Amino acid sequence: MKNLNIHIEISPELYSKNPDSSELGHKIISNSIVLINDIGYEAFTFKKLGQLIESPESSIYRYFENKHALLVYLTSWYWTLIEYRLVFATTNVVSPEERLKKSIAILTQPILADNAFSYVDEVLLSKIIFTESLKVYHTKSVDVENKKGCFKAYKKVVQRVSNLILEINPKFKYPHMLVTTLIEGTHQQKYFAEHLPALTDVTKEKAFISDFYTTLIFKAIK
Amino acid sequence: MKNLNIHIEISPELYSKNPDSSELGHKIISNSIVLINDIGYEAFTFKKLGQLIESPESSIYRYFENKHALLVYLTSWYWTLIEYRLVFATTNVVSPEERLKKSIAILTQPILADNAFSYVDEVLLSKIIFTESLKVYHTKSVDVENKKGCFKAYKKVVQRVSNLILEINPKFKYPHMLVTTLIEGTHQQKYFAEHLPALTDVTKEKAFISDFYTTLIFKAIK
DNA sequence: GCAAATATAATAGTATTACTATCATATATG
DNA sequence: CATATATGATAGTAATACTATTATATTTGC
Repeated sequence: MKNLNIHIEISPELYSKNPDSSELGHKIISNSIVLINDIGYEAFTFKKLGQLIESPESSIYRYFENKHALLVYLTSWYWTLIEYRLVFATTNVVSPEERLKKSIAILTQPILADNAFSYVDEVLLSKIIFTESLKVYHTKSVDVENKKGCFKAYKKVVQRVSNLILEINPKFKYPHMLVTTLIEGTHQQKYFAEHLPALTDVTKEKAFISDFYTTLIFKAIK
Repeated sequence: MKNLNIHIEISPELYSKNPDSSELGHKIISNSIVLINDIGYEAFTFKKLGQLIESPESSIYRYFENKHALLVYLTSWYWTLIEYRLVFATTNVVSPEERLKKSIAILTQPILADNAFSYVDEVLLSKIIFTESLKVYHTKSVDVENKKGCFKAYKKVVQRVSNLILEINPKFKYPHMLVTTLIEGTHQQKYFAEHLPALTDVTKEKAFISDFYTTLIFKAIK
């Protein structure tokens, strides 16, 4: 995976003007990732981003209708990347249990090293997804956006891991629920560990969330 | 529980002026529940609430600093109610497995009938919690609010069910994670079933979320 | 029964957000 | 070199999330 420099393409419904088609577009994407990480999605505005990249906010609006559309774009980018990682980590692995284990690892651990060939900082992007991704589909406009295909990349990842589960136990009835419980639960628990430790079981070892969900899933599909 | 008409008291840190101390306060609480259900938390404003109850928004600000403080109050009210329900459902039940089962049922099913003795519509409130509760602690101010005790009621519920799990299996390492995975997962899956069915496993039976998590938890603690 | 305290109403005002619109200028393309 | 396209500079608007002020009720304490 590293240094492979894959190119991620995002479907045209997710932007007004393709940010991957100009330098300003690249600046918008890379700096928005930095800024959202810095001040959080709520405080993030196109005005502040414009000041950071020294362009008027009106220019940013040419690429994205609003900051929510930008977050949807970033999320889609992330899940497309995760799918590449899943494919890469599981090809040529014979045992489906082993493939599931590796997939769970990818879904439960934030990205730690950037491939450094793209204008997208994958480490920072992964952090954003862990803390902000809930806000992508918790809006009044979910249904409209869902029809537009905004969540396709996420759905594909869920489907892929669900298929893996069914390969191990074809009779298991709730593969999708199990996978989304894993993904969303991981994000949630990481947040709790940082802010509301009484709601989780924090230990010194960092991998405890990953461990918890790996065990949970294998017990569930048995 | 029904017709018991318990009185729920909320700690003074959660409001500027106690809404349970005046008629206007009661109107603010009951109508905010209706309005948030109608238009969603994002679109909800004190101005609109003021128009609904025919009072100026400045009067509402005397009770709550902002709409987030109001949501925190409502959430705290809900979890205090849930704790009463948990206690009520499990007293005099000898088997800890049976008590856990009943507790899971309470946590995974929305409230269906109001006790009708309070100015709080519990059915509507339960709906709000299922769809909006994430927004209560996903803010920049979590840490401050956590110190103020805004999430005490939720934590108490989690602790109570965690203790039940430890009663069944004292060696289980992640009781809190399991309980919050259950609670938050339930809310999430219900949302997915309504808006993003590809992320869940929808069937005709309504109880499938409750079934899924009940089985999951008992398998996990074995 | 009346003064004092308190609660609410009525109104106005401010900074920020989330945009939209217009026009000028720079750059690329054919 | 003319034209198209992208960006910059600037202005403006409606809504949101408040704060402040003053007036008018209502309660309460004596």
